[in-house]
Amino acid sequence: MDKKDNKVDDPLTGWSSLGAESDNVYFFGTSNTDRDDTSILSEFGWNFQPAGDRDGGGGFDRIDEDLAGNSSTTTPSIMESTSTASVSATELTAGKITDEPASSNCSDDPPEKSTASGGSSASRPPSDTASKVKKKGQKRIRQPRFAFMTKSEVDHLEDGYRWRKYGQKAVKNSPFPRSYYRCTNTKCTVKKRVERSSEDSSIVITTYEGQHCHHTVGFPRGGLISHDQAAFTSQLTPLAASQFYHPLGVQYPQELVSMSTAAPKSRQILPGETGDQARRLPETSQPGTTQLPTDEGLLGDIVPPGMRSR
DNA sequence: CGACTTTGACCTGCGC
DNA sequence: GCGCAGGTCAAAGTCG
Repeated sequence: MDKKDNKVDDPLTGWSSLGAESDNVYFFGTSNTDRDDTSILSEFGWNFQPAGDRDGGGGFDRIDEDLAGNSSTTTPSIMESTSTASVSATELTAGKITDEPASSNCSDDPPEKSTASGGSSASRPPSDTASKVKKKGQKRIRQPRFAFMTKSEVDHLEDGYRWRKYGQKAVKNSPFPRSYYRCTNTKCTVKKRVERSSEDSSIVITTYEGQHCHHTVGFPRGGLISHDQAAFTSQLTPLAASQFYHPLGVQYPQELVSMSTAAPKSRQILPGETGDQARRLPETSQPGTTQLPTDEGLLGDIVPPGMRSR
């Protein structure tokens, strides 16, 4: 179906398409010279500042170099993957972030409860139906979203937060299903989608919607974070930093392929796939498995600024 | 028993 | 209006 493949940028959702046919792909550049990266990241409450803006040097470039050097054996593959993945165009546009305030999602009245598009109304209380009618005509308000691609063998990556899977759907034109997760914090409405690239199964596309209004839960399994550590990582380039965590508080030691304020919108359905049944594909879900084959001892103490406490 | 995953069903949005 | 695809719900099942 090409209905949404050509969708470029939803003015309401701020959602850009990463469809293979779309050139309007807004990924964070992997170059630390791309100043717009910081603009976008700052929109999510993340501050990547050039070395010169920070006291002490340390800097942006140097850290980047160091990290690049540490992962020199894998970095080249990252770039190759970037070019071969669906992200052929890596234009960076700060303005592609949704207009919705990137404020806390914490609320006693989570938006998705009243504006949820899905669900079987037949099995819902009348009040829910009533609210749905009330909401009719209103566009669904989307939370700020942030997508990035990571090279990883595991689908669900450890990010310090606890997630509850609430759905899974087969993705059009992709052999891999898309999983939907919601933060287990009752007042946190952050969601994330996890799927694998149909073009490169080693690439995991993770999309976050909203921002956490709470701290990580025992991340990294009880670890604390110091301001120095946060400051350190906050100086990393998007690429380098992403090897630890992403702007919304996600830790990703895996190789980051690219980051974006958008995520795949739709894809071609596979031959023989129709309806909900076809959209569901068997997946090797890993219940409760969010562990990463990485050195958590090193990465574990890093938490994004503003999300640390404990 | 609580937390979490699985999965069928259903709703909404969008393009035609 | 129709059909498709994305997204979500919630009952049932699983696990520790």
